[in-house]
Amino acid sequence: MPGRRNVGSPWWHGRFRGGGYRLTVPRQAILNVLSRTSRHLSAEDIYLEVHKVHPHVGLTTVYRTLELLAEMGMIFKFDFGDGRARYELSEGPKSAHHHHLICTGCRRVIDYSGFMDEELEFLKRAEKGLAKKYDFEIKSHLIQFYGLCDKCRKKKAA
Amino acid sequence: MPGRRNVGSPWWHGRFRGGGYRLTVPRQAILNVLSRTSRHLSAEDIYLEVHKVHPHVGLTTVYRTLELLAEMGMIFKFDFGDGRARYELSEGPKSAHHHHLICTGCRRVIDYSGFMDEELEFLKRAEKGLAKKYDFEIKSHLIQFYGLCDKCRKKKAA
DNA sequence: GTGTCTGCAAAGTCTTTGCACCATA
DNA sequence: TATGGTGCAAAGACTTTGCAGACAC
Repeated sequence: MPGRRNVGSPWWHGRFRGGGYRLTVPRQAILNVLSRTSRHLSAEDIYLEVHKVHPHVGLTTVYRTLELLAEMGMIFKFDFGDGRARYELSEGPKSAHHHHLICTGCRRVIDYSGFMDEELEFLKRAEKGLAKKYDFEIKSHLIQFYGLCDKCRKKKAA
Repeated sequence: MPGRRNVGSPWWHGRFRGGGYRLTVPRQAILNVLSRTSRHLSAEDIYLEVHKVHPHVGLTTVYRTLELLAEMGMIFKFDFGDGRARYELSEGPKSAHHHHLICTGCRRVIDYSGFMDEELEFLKRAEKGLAKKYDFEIKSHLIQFYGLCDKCRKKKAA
């Protein structure tokens, strides 16, 4: 039944037990917020959203949880150059593998997920080669493109 | 005469005049530091280095200059996840096109420049497709790999 | 019950801004 | 000399830490 989640027992429950971590109310709330959006939320964005339902949850807990989730590999942390970190769930229905296209003029961020065949081919070779050459175990990668969107290009030309 | 720079008139002199900028002592000093290293320097690293020769140059000027240089496209600004930005000259003899391999265990950063043929092919297609699909003018890209180096992998296993 | 987790407040770090003076072109 | 650049100090913004009380398992 695609599009419908098992509300009583989200897919992430098991992840915590395994690592000796506890699945608390704030952690569930934060994961819920992340799993329901496709935007690029900052820690404060998440805090404000969680705060609507759980006013007692503090910003500190949000930061601590995000750090934990990133360490567990459940979320990715991004830097789009505006001085605050952004977070995205690394898996789940809203999180199909994608990358970011960032406008250096207005800081708009576009998600894209095309060209994945070529990318996969390139990454597979690169990761294999890097692992061997530097004795590294590659866990993930980051690809971002920077440029000017149509509006900023026109603004600049004017 | 490779390896030897024209000290009296570095390659970047002309870049400033064109933009209406002035080539001042602090700016030259900062570019000199960047052009002589292959390390990933933070603003403070650069400040300390410049300070050895020009003790009157302040950290503020370093930040302002780095911002300008990044805007001019002469340097790249990186985030390796340790809370401070790192800077690298985008061109010049020490700056052959490369990417970074980051150990999430010890934060060590390795430069690599292999697999460039596959990469170029992938990037060419991606940039062309993205430009068309989103009406973006792609200026640059960022590729980073994350993983565990041999030492951190052994440490973790122990 | 025990070890983890949380909230609050305070501190820490990197980076930016205001302003008067200085220097390049 | 006119405009852009600089240094210092202070402020700003995001993130982390200390600690006592609370909670999941």
